[in-house]
Amino acid sequence: MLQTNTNVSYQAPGHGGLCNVRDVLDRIGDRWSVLVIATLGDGPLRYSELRRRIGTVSQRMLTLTLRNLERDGLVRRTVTPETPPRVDYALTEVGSTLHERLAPLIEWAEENHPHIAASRERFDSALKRSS
Amino acid sequence: MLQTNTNVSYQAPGHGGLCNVRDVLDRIGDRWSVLVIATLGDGPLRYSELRRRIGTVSQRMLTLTLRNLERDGLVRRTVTPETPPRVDYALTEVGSTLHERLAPLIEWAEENHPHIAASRERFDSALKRSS
DNA sequence: CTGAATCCCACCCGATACTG
DNA sequence: CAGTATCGGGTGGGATTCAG
Repeated sequence: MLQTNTNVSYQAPGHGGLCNVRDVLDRIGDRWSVLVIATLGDGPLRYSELRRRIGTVSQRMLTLTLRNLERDGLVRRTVTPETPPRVDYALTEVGSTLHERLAPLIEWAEENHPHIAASRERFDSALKRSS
Repeated sequence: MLQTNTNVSYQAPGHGGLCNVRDVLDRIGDRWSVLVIATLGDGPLRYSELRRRIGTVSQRMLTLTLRNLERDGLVRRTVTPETPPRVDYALTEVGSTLHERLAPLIEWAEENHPHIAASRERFDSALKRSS
């Protein structure tokens, strides 16, 4: 087992590691944060372009997600006073380190999606037979 | 930029990569899946021990989370007919590859929690001043 | 010990309309 | 273009109860 020492602090009863992990995971565990960070991984983007790339996100949720990421110091918001207004978003240094950890996960998701879909089908049809 | 090629398929309009990524992230993006996978990373555990380690999870949610992970082929459920009954949970091979991608993320969460908490405080008190 | 079933509410998030 | 404000449905998930 290679991973034995990755989560030493989990057993700490009631305090420490696990709660903090939950704090952070709750933030990026919502519907859009991971996709925003992944999309900004290619470089800064303005609001409209970011929205276009993600495609299915609503105006409200994109704004909300960006605010929270900015609040946590993961994304930097830069306003350029023009008409029409221009706002660019970029990962901070800390945000970039998160993106580095996220990239393998996203890659994994793409690679293993077929396997997971197949497994779901097997499971569901096995359930059907036993009902 | 090192990560330029990690999300090549994102721009694919309406089909392909991004949707699949969302499929998978929706599964592990819930409140408990990541913590369950991380906890099982140390090795197989029976239901009660798993629950004790996570600590704050309700019976219902732990069972539900495990069912979904089993459905997706990430966790294997082994029943040993005894009295009282004994059920062990372990990562599958695929589940282990996910855990490998997850471990750096969790480590990141632990390391950066202080920074994030501080950033939140700064942001909130800056808001207060401007209100 | 492991788990299924039911109740129920907070909140997430989408749709829509309005503003500088 | 880049937001903010408001409303409302859907649902995630906790508490509780029952069962094998």
